[in-house]
Amino acid sequence: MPSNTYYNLPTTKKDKIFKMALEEFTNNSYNDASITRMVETLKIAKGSIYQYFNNKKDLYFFLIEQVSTKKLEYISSNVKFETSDFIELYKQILKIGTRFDIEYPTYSIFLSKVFSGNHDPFKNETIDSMKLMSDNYIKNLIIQARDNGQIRKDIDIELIAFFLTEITTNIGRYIMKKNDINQQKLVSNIKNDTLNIQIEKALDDTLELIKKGILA
Amino acid sequence: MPSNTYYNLPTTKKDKIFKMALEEFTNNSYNDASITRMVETLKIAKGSIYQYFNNKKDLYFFLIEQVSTKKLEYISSNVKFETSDFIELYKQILKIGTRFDIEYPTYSIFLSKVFSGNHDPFKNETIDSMKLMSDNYIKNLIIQARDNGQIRKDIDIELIAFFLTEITTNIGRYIMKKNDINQQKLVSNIKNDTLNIQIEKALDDTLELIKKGILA
DNA sequence: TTATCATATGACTATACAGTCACATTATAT
DNA sequence: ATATAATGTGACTGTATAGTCATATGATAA
Repeated sequence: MPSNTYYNLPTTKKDKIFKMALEEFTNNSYNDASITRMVETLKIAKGSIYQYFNNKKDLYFFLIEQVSTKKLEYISSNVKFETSDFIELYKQILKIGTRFDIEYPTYSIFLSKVFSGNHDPFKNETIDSMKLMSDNYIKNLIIQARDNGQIRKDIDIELIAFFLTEITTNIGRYIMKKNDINQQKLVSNIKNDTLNIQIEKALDDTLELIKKGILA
Repeated sequence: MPSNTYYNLPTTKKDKIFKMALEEFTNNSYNDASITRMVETLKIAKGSIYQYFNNKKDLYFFLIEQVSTKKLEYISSNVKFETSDFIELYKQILKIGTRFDIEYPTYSIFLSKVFSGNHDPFKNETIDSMKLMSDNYIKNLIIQARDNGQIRKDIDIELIAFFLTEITTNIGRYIMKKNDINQQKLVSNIKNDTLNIQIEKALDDTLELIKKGILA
């Protein structure tokens, strides 16, 4: 947990430190991420960081908690659970999630690295339980939809869940790459609808593939 | 490139070093992988490693080259290009690739880390061109299949390629996890057909989803 | 003004790493 | 047996890191 000293910091300084830390841990594995490099870039003393956070791990877990919360809030504040049509509901979640990925690419990349757990020295129960919760959430939606006769019953539910999440986890970054979207472009186009339409179309097509497959 | 000294080593020693190095670079990012730790475990002098390889990067690239070659050979030596049915051909490739992933999980995980390029300090042209080749190969298969009327024409070919590769890249490890397959089990079951049948079924179901989607 | 608390600092410690090199050991050839 | 070449060795160098701590600076309150 960060100290009060950190929370009492002027917002600009707090944000600068947060942003820098997130960048450092996004571009490097936990061990490669360097506090020393951070403080050099930020032009603050090394001791300061250790007044804000107990240690490197504390800072890292703070980032995870903040970024996860941000994404969850973003999604839950936008989803409207009005439909009982699974596909429509899933489309909503997918669109909002993808919009988040595109609006906050650093957050999205950071999270995917944390969850992939590739070069993470911590077996973190928080992360594991979040992963489990998210998996179960999707699985329950699918079970309901199957019971309602919306989804085929001849294929293992877990395989369908894998199939869905595999696609939807990475579609955001695929769209960004494909349409050559970067943060500059985003800022200047955020109110330009052409970009939004392209994204919308890619997501609709993706769902069409998920629904009906690739056969002619 | 490794030195002649390395190639002249007795096979057992050579293999031990190779295996250890692969493990080290699979379990750690490039920078976290430690030559010092390797030689301590291997109980050889640090200087020896530097008689076999120019430096850490040299060793790393050697691993990439060896492991990629192994997978390519494994696949190309097993695929029979007899069918003009895209789905059948793709199923073949998928099954062989998955079999490789399951038989050589370390190789598979190593490769996926290299290709994801997450915490890799090198922008390696070899890797990039391999990725491009592989992408183009799949894309060409899809284009042919679409021209033959086997695949729907209303959806962007690149999205279909993304859709296919996204699933097939990770299905191997999903199956392993789901069926709780580890290397011990594999060795004892490699001639036991029950495991093979489970794997076969999961792959068939995956292809069924790819072909026709999830709708009832 | 003075005393007290909060915050900032950067030199310093301990540790780990890649890579080097002068020397030791072993194998091969004469 | 002797000379030559190939291989093995580990102490050492330079560099980077996380984390510490005595001290300095700033703010606040009496």
